[in-house]
Order: sequence, then structure tokens, then C-alpha cells
Amino acid sequence: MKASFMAARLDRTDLKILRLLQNNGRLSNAELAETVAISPATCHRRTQRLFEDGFIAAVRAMIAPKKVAKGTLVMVGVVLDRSTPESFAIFEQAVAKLKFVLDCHLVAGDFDYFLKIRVGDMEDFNRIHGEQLIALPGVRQTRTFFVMKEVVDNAPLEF
Amino acid sequence: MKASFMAARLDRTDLKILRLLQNNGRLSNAELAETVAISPATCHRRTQRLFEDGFIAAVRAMIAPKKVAKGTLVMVGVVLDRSTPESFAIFEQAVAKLKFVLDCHLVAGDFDYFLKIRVGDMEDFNRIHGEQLIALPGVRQTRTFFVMKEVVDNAPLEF
DNA sequence: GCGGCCATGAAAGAAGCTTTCATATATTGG
DNA sequence: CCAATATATGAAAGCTTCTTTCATGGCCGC
Repeated sequence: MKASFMAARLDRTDLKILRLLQNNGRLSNAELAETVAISPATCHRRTQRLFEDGFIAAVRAMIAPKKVAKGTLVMVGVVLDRSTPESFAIFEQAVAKLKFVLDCHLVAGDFDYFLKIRVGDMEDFNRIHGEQLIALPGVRQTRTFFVMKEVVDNAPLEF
Repeated sequence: MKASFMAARLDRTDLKILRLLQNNGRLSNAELAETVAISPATCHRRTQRLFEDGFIAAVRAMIAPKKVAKGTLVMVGVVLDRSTPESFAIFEQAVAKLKFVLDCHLVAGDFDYFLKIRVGDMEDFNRIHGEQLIALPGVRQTRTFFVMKEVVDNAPLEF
């Protein structure tokens, strides 16, 4: 019970493990242990704890978008009709079902939401925009920003 | 030599492997093999090929941002002074060095670039904005959109 | 059909995983 | 300051998994 309340501070070794796994999530426990200079047994327990305590939310293979016909990235700003909590909740519930939406963030400023969307091509997006985006509940207007060049996409977190 | 030219189409099994590894990048080869109903040897070769052919760009542990003091997300629209290729190149080179920038995309529309930034808190961002963002080469103006709620962040790619 | 080309699964030695255990180190309470 | 408790550690070992080798079977072009 105590452990769940403890903020479980990370020491130097934990940070090393986190950074190594962030760069290569398929590192074996043996490799990890050797790199951070502890025994495999200790390394195994440390890593397990990092998972259990939620420091590592998931380990994901990053699929190359262009290789699976999702090479076109689009940012979309959304403004809703009304700024009520109900209106927001309904919109969020609906947008969470759209598989092509990578990010959806409620923001402060000229828009209510920002979406990051991946599709096959512009034609693909145009269809989706007409059929699914402007049809989302409570949407007053959208502003589309086609991404012409991905300078940095989903960079690893530095900490 | 042929393989490098071939688009190496993915069959049903390859797609299964990709999807499984996207959801859990630490699945063992044995687990993977059993789930997709092929032998471990074949599964191993398939997976290896998916890496070699670039379908899997990387496998990353997703670190929980709040656990490492990066719980504040900010979207920033940037407009440059001039819209010349040189101006863009210099800006991109500079922005790529900023560790807190997760995304940087050249877009068509009212902004030149969109940035996605992770910091500890608003105070942290305010300092960074003043010291580093507006100081980037060629920046005319920035527009900051604080993220008040992360509805969907970095969802896995559907394909 | 025939020959070349891959893809496949069984097998096996090598490597790695994960638990157990005894020891060492840190923390707490008196 | 010491004792008692809790926590972390590495060696060891049994067990699983990895990854290569090899022989077989299907598929395509000729």
C-alpha cells in the first residue's frame, strides 16, 4: 500500500533505463543491464517497477506512415457552435472514435480544438473532411492546415 | 537486389504482426508467433524483414509525461519574416535542436509552422517562449495555444 | 511438367528470462 | 547509538525463448 502513495522518485539508474527504452523499446534485459551497469536480476526488477508504476505507459512499434498509405499529415483547427461543457463532451466523444485522428486537444485561443490527422492523400482528406469532420457534433467551422513538410514528428520526450 | 526495389507488399500476417507490435512493442517472438499462428522461426524472419524494410521505424517506450515533469502541452503557430527557402531552412535547423519541440511542421495557411511543445508548466513555457521561441531565426510572430485538455494524444496509427 | 525461387516449420545449441535466496544497505523507532 | 525492520542487490539455476541451420513443399515462369 505504501508504494502506491509514494511518488517513487527515480534515481540515475531508472532514468537511464527509461531513456534507453525510449530509444529502443526492444532492448533485452541483458543488454539493458549491461549498459546501465547493474545485474540482470536488478535490472529486471527495476524495469518491471517502471512499468507497474506507470512511468512507461506503453511500448509501441512506430509504423512508418508512408509505408502504410498514411503519408499525408493535416492539422485542423476546430471551432464549436457553443462553448458549453456538454457541447465539448459530445464533440470529444465523437472525435475519439475517428481512427485517423492522432491528436485532439482542447486549447485556449482562436480555436476550441486542434486535431492532427493522418490520411493517404489530399483526396482522401477532402472526402473525410466533408463526410466526417464538418459532420462532427457542434462544429461551427474548421480551418485546415496541410502539412507540406514534416520537420520533426513525434520526437522522443526529453527529461 | 530485387527486394530493395520491390514494394514488398504486406500480407495478412505481416499486418497482424505490425498491429500487435504497435500495441505492445515488447511482445516476445514466441507470443507473436502464437498469436498470428505461425512458427517462431517464420515469425522471427517476418518481423526482422519488417524492421529491415523500414515498416517499423523504431520501437519506443512511451514515457508518461506527467511522471517526468512534462505535463504541460502547448501548440504554437509561427510566422516567419520572409518566405524564402533559405529562411525556412535556417528556421528548421534551429528548431530541430530544441529538445522540448515534439512536432514541427511546415504548413499551408495562416502560419508557416506549427509546433507541439512539452514543458513542465506554464511558467516554464513562458520562460522558454521568451528566451528561445521568439529568438528563433526569422520569427515574425508566434501564436500560443495552451492545451487545456488532452483528449487524444499520439494515438496509434490505424492502417 | 520442370527447374528455380522463396517461404515454411522442425530441431537444437546458445542466449536470455525470471525466480529464489542469502547478503548488504538504508530507514525507522527507541 | 543501536536494534529492528524494510528494501535493494547479485549470484545461481531451472526454465523459456531466440535464432540459426536444414530439409521439405508450394508457386511461378518457361
